[in-house]
Amino acid sequence: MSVRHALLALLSAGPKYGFQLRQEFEASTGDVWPLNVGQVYSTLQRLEHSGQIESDGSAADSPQKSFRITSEGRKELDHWLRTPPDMTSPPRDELVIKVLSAMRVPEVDVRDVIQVHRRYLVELMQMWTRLKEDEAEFDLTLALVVDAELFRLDSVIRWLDAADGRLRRAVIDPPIPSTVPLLRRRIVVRR
Amino acid sequence: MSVRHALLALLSAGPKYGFQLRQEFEASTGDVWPLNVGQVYSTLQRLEHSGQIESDGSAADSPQKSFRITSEGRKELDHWLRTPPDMTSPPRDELVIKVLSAMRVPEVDVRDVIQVHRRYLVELMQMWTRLKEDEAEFDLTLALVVDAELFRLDSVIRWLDAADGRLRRAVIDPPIPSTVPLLRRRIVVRR
DNA sequence: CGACACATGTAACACGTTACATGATTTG
DNA sequence: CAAATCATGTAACGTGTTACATGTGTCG
Repeated sequence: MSVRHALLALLSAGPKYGFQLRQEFEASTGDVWPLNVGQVYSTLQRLEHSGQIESDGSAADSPQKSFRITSEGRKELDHWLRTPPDMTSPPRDELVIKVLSAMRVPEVDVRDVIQVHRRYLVELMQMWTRLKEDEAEFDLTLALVVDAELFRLDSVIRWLDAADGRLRRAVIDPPIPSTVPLLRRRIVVRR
Repeated sequence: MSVRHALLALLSAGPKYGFQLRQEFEASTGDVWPLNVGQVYSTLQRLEHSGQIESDGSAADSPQKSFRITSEGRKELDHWLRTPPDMTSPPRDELVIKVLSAMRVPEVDVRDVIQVHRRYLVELMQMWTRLKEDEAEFDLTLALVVDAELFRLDSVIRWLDAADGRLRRAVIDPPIPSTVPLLRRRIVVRR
């Protein structure tokens, strides 16, 4: 969903064409997030189909086919920017699932899994830190993107440490029987 | 990719059938992440097709169709658990894209966007904290999942604050011209 | 009987990825 | 001229979502 709206945002500054949108998207995210051109074109199709952009017919002879944002599109963009998405049921986190899965597979040691991933994450943090020092000095956009990644990686590492602690403390946790009693109590986060 | 492997992990403890896998998946993630049954069946199809599980033919008359993990499947599971995924180009973060987009849309105030989302995130953190106090006391699995979410939300809030600070400091940042010079320097994180 | 939980599946759609095909224009 | 860049698209595949169709079993 983010590419779709990011393209709308770029188009809100004036008509653009596909190739240009890809370039500006990448530039506007500090060249950290590559964007496949193909996806730009298919996303533009979907945006046109839903009436949020329209083809800028003026360029009949030019090689570029540019699009203009509609008032529908502006409305949608404004709503996206001002409204937090529903996050009451958080996205499934691959690493969390991995650790929880590892807990239930006797052949592997969960704490090993945690440590392998922790080492990799620390390495990544060092790389991003280096990049920040080298290149994000005067590039606000890049600085923001790198900040986000550093904060994120840090939180993952801190979670791994907390998980390791919990697992260390719960040395003799009763192995969960596979035929678990199925009285479902669904956890729902209430506002 | 995580559902696929989580199912493999569940099957590594013995043959299971679709409905049961859904139940155990949800139970094994503290009932925080609901899993659509339909996805279980299609994922099982794909797993069977790639030879990582096989149908447990014994149940010809029973209403359940159970599957058994193959040695191929065990190999894949083991690899997944022990190998960190490539994260040198991080996943596109919707909120980061939103803030970067808002910076370029004159009709909206980026700092407003930041504050609206910040408030929502704080509210979410309170909900998860409440849940943790109420229910995660003796449920290790739930505690791990809630921890992960709390660390994550905290890092996002801290990023928003950092971003707000950067934007406050960069009061007179030259507005990026849409016809930006296209000397592409692609940022690649090197190990 | 009727509602609900159990159980399996399919279809349609959105988004993302990689790869391929096809040309025009620019530049060494 | 050849290679790179610009420019537009399509196809195939993987994953995820929601919704629909179909049937059995159980229990009040």
